[in-house]
Amino acid sequence: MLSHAEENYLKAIYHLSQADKSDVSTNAIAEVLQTKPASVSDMIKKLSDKGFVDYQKYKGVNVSKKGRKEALQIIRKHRLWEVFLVDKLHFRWDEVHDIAEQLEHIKSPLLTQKLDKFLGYPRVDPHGDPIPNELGEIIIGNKVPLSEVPAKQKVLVTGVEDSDSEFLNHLDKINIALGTKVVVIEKNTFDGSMQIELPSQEIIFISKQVAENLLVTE
Amino acid sequence: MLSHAEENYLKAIYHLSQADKSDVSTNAIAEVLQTKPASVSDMIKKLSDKGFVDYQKYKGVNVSKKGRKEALQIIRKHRLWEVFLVDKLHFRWDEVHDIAEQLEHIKSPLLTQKLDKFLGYPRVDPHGDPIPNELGEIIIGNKVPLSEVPAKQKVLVTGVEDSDSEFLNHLDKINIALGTKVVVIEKNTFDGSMQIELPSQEIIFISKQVAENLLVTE
DNA sequence: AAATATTTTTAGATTAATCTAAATATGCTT
DNA sequence: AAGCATATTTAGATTAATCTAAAAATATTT
Repeated sequence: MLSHAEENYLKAIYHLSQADKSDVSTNAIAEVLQTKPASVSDMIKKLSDKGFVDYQKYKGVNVSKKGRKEALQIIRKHRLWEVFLVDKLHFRWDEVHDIAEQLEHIKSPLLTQKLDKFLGYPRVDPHGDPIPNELGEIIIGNKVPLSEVPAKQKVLVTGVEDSDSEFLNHLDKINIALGTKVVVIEKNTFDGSMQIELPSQEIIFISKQVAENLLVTE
Repeated sequence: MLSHAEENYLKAIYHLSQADKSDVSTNAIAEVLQTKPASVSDMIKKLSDKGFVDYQKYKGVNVSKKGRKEALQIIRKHRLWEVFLVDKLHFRWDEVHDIAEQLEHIKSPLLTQKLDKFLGYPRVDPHGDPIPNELGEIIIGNKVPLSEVPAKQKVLVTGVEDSDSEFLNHLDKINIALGTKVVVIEKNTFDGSMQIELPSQEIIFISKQVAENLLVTE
């Protein structure tokens, strides 16, 4: 069984490897965990001995198959608890991270399972990030045009229908990129335009044309 | 801020002092925490230095005013989480202790407050034990005859109306004493008799006469 | 009250997680 | 490719929580 510290390192390594799409450096881990590179070296060695990460001295580290599964369980718990905090206890979505950091370490598979059920098997957390399933799989939902998304829903921008540069420039100008999470605030049926909220909290208007060309997930 | 280990010691000392109504011995603490007396001595010294317990070598230990307040906050969280696990996640009351032992260490006063509200400000946990309030006070509910308690409610036997020995003998025979927690299963309106469940899970019948003479709390 | 038994504390060691400082490896620059 | 800068690892120390074994205090028994 992993200690809290080991779990935190594993999660950090997983997240960094997702972001960089490559092996993770000691300094990067030290940075996100607010600790010293020397401590990171020690811990990596331990996680490597236990088979949770693949590691060669000076060459960086990454999660092993076993480590990824473990990391995704922790992330699953983190995101389920975030849903609980926001949906049931009415925290704001920007208040829940630190509490979920604590709750994610609670060890009881049955608890996780029952919590998932209680919450209605949510597929994304309040930040729009997907919740891995019990097997550690992240099911990426189908891409649909933003224009088909009902009001109040939070979605992740995952593609464009029509990728000509004029459209991409426009997205850039209004601060939307792949990976941006937006919330549909209002749909205007008469002209197909929408109001959406950006991660910056800013609410912007977008035309029917834009809404039909933006593909979003969940 | 107290570590998990310190919190567990403090809680154990509080519980033992409640049970014995006297100073708590090193061995007794070691027993309940499944640890060695030497470790207990070390920890007591630390808690004493921090002002959470009153301690004199070889003379036993007890929680200080500050320590009691802290212990009651931990107990409050433990019991609130037990209510959550049973009422919302549908755990059985005998399954929740180990999970609540983990959850009780989550640090966020706001979380505790919102959880309390979400659960409808329960006054007892699923075992019938009272939940301390935010100030660390245990409000003991009024004593009412068992006959007035609605079905499904779990109550604590805290007194008798009529204390003649024949009645007390009868209670003894049916395994009810002060401090016994019972659940009202069914009330029979036509003769005022009831079915109640004992901590042993056994369900027994009691007459109107018994139900009117048994005082219970919450 | 002296001897014995029990409880408690102390002394010294161990493990996990961290640190600082020093050594070593890698990478970048010219 | 040699030298310099940066990144990483190692060595040795520290703190928290635990342990075993021994010493000291308290309690019990005869």
